Order: sequence, then C-alpha cells, then structure tokens
Amino acid sequence: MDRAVGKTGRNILIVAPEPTLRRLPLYYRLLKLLRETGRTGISCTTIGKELKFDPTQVRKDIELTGTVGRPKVGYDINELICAIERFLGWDHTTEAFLVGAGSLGEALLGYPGFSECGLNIVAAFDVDPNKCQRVIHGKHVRHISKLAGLMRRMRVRFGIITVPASEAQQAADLLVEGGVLAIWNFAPAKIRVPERVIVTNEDLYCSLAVLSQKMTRKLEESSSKGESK
Amino acid sequence: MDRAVGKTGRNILIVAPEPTLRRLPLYYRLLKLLRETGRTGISCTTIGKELKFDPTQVRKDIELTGTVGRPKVGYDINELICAIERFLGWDHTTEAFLVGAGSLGEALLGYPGFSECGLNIVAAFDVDPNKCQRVIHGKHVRHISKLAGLMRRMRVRFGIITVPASEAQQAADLLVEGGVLAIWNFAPAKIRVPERVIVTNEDLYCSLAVLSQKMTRKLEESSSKGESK
DNA sequence: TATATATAGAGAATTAATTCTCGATATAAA
DNA sequence: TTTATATCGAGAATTAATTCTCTATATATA
Repeated sequence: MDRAVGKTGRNILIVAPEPTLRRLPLYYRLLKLLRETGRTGISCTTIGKELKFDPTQVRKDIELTGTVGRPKVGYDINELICAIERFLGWDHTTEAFLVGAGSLGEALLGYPGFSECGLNIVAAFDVDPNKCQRVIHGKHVRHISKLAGLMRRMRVRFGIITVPASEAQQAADLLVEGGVLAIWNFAPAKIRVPERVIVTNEDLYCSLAVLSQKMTRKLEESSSKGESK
Repeated sequence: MDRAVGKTGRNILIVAPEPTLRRLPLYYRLLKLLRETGRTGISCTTIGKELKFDPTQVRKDIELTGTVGRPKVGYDINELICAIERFLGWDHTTEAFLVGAGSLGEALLGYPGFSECGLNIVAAFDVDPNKCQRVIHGKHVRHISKLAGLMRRMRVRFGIITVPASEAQQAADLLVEGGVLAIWNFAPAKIRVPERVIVTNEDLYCSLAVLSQKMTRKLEESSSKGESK
C-alpha cells in the first residue's frame, strides 16, 4: 500500500519489510501479556503457535530487531520487548497533532495504549468554531487556523488526519506548512505531499474490500455447491 | 496480516491476492471521480500515474476483475467500475451489526460511502444501558444481550467489533452465537473464532508501527549524517 | 492510404516474502 | 555422565508479487 517511493525517488534508507513491521506489534502485545503472568522466556515456536504464524517467520522478524536467543531456551521476554520498542521507535515519545475533531478524531484522542507506543497526541484542530475550545479526553481542540504556527513553535512533527475526504488535502497542506515529517491519514482520499513526508493511509475501504471479497466468494461457493463440508 | 488459514485448514477457495484487493478500492474511487467529469475511457498508464502504481500492476489487477480493454484505447470506465463492484461484492447489500457504541463505533455508524460499497450497518449494540435506546446517525443502539437473537432473526451475517480490547472476545463470541460469517475487528486484540468465520483485523498499532519505524529511521539518518541531500 | 504511437495482453524475468532444511547448542531426562 | 530433544541461526528452496519485454492492435496523423 505504502510502497516506499515512486519512479523518481530512490529508496535512500533501508527500512524493514512492511509485513514484518505489521507483525511486530502483535508479538509485542503478546509478550507484554506473558510478562504480566511472570514468564521470563519465550520461543518462536510458542509465539507462532499463539498467533498462527510460521515459527521461522517469527524468528526472522525477531532477528531484524537485533535480539539474539539461545537454542533450546528461546528469547528473554524483557529483552525482546525492549528490542521491539527500540526498533519501532516506541522507546521515545513522539508528539502529534490531530486534525479533525469528529467522532473518529475523538476515538483516537481517547485511544488507550498510544502512550505505550510513544505516541502523544498533544492537541486537536477543527474548522468548526463550535468544536473549538472543547476539551476531548484532556486534549484541547483549537481552530485549524492556528495549526501551522503552533506546530512550528511546538516543534511537532507528526500529524494525524481525521477530517472528511473532501478536506483531507487541505489538512495535509497545513501540516506540511507546519513542517510535518510523517502523516497518518485516516481520510479515504489520496493526499499529495512533498517526497520527504512519510504517509501511511488507513483506508477503511481497502480493508473492507478484502473482507467483502472473501465473504462474497464464500457465499457463492456455498450456494453453488450447497454447503459442501 | 490476515493470512488465510493456519496449519490445519486448507485454503479451500482461491481468493485474489490481498495486495490486489487492497488496491482495487483505490482504482474504484479514482474511476468514480473521473466518471463525474464526463470521461468515459481510461488506460492503466493513467491510473498508474495518478496513484503512483506500476501500469502493469494495474493491468494485472484489472485482469482479475474480468474486464477487457482495447489496445491504444484502454478500458471503459463504467464497465470497469461495475466489474470492480461485482468482483468485491459491492454490487449487493450486506447488512451488518456493530458491537460497541463508543466514539469509534459512532464514527463507523456515520461513515459516508459505506452504502456505495454495499455495507449497511443496521443496528449497534452496547453493554452500557445508558448508551442503549440512543439513536446514532439514524441507527438504534440496543443492549448487547439482544445481539445473538436479533442477528439470527434478521439473518445478519456480518459483524463489526468496536469495543475495547478487553471485551473483544466476548463480542466475537456473541457474533458467532448469532451465526456470523465475517467479522471486521477494530479492537486491538486477537479474537478466537471457528475456522469458518472470516476475520479482518483493523489494528491501529500495526499501522502505527510502520509509520513510527520509518520516521525513526529517517530521524536517525538525518541526525547522524547532518541532513544529507 | 500509409505510418506512427499508445496501449492491452501474454509471458518471462526479477524481486520480495515465506517456508524448509540442517547443523550447532543448551537444557532436561535417563 | 550420556542421551534425547527443543530451538536458534544460517542459508537454500519455494512461493508470491512485481516489473519488464515483446507482440498485436486500434486510433490518430501525415
């Protein structure tokens, strides 16, 4: 989805494969749960069994984080948790601005556990003056006209877009004006930003497509073959 | 992420590759926009240029939907839109129940454009009696105790989970009890369901990981090499 | 009418991601 | 102490996904 760069820009910095990056948080969550039970060690086999992944895949993913294990023993849970945090950049706090204080924005402002990942949404912005001056989950909502200025002044480099699709580009432009480095875009729309800005799109329609297609195929099959097996 | 089946279950029905399924909605959105401008034809090259995809990739994706084009001309936009809708199962309505009427649930209940994808959330459910009897975006919120029964009676086969992680399994169990076929899980938690149920997880932490890692790498590089290029 | 060109379509080549195989080793059991 | 076994680590093999190459063809231009 977010395939690095286009024709022009060469991929300067080698980042981990996206599939790996998407699996690491799942390991991370499991490891934290296990740690609470008092466990101290874990093997790839066990992680794989728990999350339905191939153990070798888990091992290769872990290898990327720089953790070394011991044969027959496995990895130290604490060490592994720290390595994943370090690898993902979850070991330091990143401050973020959120644009669009609708219900989706509100949901993200109150999302539990972002702080564990080092994400700290410090303020929200909206065009609607009625929404401004409100405080949602302890975060102030300000008028969007203040975004770029405040962003520069506070040196915030991370932006989250939760506005309707039609306003996504405008939101992105303001974030770019404020010197944004990375954008997490929840609006179902393509945004155009300078090459240097990292964008990840959280497009619900893309996920829905996966689900609807699978469901449709399954229904087709069961109706044509009359519920085989 | 949602890698089909585990060790035990063979993958009975051949579905399209997930990367393709995730790109199709992007083409679809672009095509609908273009159609509104009065255009009738489009080439893979143009789609690719617009969305920064390789034209061959676009062509292969389109091939899967069964659409045929003409050299030098391209595809008929209308035909292509219909083919994508048919392929994804967006040409017929799927009714869904939503579990968890918090702000995320509210956001989904008011999400614009789900109906274009054939998705119709018919009701929401929550444990909190204060939330019940409310109407959000025209949809009634009922007590969760009524879920399974109503689901069977109304023959709803699609469930959306927007409860906190700690309650996700309970929500999933109720949906399974109601005869669910596919679950769209927004809770950051693994849910266990029978093999026959299709699950797609919308795990924000997985997406965040991609973004934070890229951002971290970029910051590391610019600080060590002092803003090269 | 003849020529140039953009593009679909087929299939080969390449690249990325996953899975398998095997040797080394640390622990537990005999 | 010896043997058995689980598991890491390295690298080969496989599979999936993407990109490239070439041919045929439909349209536009000369």
